[in-house]
Amino acid sequence: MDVVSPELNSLLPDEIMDTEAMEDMPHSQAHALSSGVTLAEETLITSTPKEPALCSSAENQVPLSISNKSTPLPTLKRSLATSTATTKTTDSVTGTTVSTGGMQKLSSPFTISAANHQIILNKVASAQAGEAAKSAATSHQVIKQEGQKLLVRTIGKSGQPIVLQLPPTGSKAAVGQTSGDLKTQTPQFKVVTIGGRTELKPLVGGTTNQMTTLQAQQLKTVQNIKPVQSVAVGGVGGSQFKTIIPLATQPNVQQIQVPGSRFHYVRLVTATTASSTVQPSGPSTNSVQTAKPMIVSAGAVRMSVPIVPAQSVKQVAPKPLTTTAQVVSTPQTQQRLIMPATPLPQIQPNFTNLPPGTVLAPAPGAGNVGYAVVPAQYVTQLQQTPFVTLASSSGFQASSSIQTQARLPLNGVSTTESTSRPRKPCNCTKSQCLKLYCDCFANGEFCNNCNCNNCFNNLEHETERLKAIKTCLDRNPEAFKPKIGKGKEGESDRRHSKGCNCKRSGCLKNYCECYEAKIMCSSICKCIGCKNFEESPERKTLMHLADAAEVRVQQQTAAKTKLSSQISDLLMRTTPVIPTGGGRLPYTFVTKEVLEATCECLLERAKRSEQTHQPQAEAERMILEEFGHCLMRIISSAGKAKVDCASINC
DNA sequence: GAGTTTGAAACT
DNA sequence: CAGTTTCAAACTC
Repeated sequence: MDVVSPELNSLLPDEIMDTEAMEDMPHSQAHALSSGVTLAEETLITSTPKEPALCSSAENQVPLSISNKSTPLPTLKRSLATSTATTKTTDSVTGTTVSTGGMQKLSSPFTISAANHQIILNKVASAQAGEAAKSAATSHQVIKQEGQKLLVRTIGKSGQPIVLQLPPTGSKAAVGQTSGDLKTQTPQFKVVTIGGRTELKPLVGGTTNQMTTLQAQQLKTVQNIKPVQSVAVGGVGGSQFKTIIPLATQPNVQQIQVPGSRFHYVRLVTATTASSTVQPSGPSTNSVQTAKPMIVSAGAVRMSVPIVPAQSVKQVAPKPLTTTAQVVSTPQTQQRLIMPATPLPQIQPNFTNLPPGTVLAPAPGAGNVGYAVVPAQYVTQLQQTPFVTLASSSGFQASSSIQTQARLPLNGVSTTESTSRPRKPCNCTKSQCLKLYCDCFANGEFCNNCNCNNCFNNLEHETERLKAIKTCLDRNPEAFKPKIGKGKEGESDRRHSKGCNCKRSGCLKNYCECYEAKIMCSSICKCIGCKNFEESPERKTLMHLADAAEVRVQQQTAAKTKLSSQISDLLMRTTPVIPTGGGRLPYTFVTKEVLEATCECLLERAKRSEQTHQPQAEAERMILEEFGHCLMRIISSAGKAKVDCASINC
């Protein structure tokens, strides 16, 4: 089973799983989060090549070691890290490493038992585990699948079980005690919440399968929103972080809003549906079938919830039988764990410094690809143009249903303000649009309708683009962060994060990044001869001139529009009388050109009045007089035309 | 539109 | 980190 390109995985932004904000969260809150965490349809997990995840048959367990790096684990993940080694079955195998996509790894080997429907998450030592180890002795995580339910039970502080709803397995793994549950299929959750609080916490403890009324309603609500998938990423409790993602559509495109980032992410996941790929037991017979979706309630393992059509398995680049990827899935569900067959990347960029769109789509020659992360702007582009590259190279289809969303405030600046402006096309010729010289690239955008030559800033050159992003980040981890941020605490003004270095422009031309951003230079600027400060007379003059020019343009535009509207309205309502014939003129004589010419005349008259400093009353009189002349000419022309027309019997 | 100026980014 | 080169945008004519 093809899964996630490791290189691409490695570039996934931390924000997707950034739960630092949750680190300080009370345990109970963390629990609330955990209960809402992922599990939706699929949970994406990648594995290292050396220790492949083992295919889980009905009788076998799949031990998975989730390694944890220094990044604090979020909620569930964190709790996983604190769990003690647990062995639930005798035939468990250990040692398989499953990383969570490069950016976050859990160090908790856990065992998945399809036979008894348990996933046992074992703790391994990790950097963070030290502190957690104190409570480890009393805490462990068991993800237990009871028929349709996947129970994540935390035995520790709260002891609250977390039930992750899963569809019935349908396989022979169904044990007696859960057979009843199988008949009453519970719906799948489609709400994925990572980092955000969710009230969706249907607790179905091991001793009770009852849900409160509220929980039932919540669950129902979730069912009702099935057509879309709501993904909350990062942050705590903000619905602002939610993204509505169309579900069950062909494109397999998920849009993810990363808080604090200007980027929207679209994750494209190619995976198999359970029904088409499930291998209840026995050896695999072909490469495609080898990839077995496996339901793993990985919780916060990764904010990757593939939405996969049934046919997509055929579109995935098949892996040979020797592949290490193992995807096991229960039937009749789209929930699965997707583990990569490819090695995890060695590079671990700082994901807090988000690259300008990390595309994990199968770029030509890029090898296995599981999903794509693209900048928000490209989401919009996707709406407008066919997703040709993806569609052609991976079988993905263009999505016309991807929803853009309101953007989050960025550094105190309305993103609407900062991003809604029409982007200027770049004109790069030598940089291939893969260096920060290119505004598109620097802004995390794909080139679109640009005038650049030899452009690599597109999905077709994703490999190169990713490399360039990494290079930039290596050079400057903050390369893709906005340059205009907020000033020091207490300062309301924005300021350039690095300051400018102007020498000749006096910081009063657009060469200066501060001036261009309409902010004043600050103490961190190294400019020479700066005139871009509050009291600068040159700056004030410039500002006044600019303001005056802008006002004039606005006034002229408004006046033109108003006049045009009034004339149009007047001419439409009053059907002029033809002086010669007495008949009525058809409206067709009042063409757009006639209207525009009339407006021009009136504006010219107004301008002349202004130049000669005439009083307003006089100016108005002149304009009205001009308007009368215009009308007369129109009527005259119309009458003449009608006579001419009649004479030729038209 | 061509040529020049400018300063950020990239390179050494 | 400093000096130099490269680059593309801003600007001028």
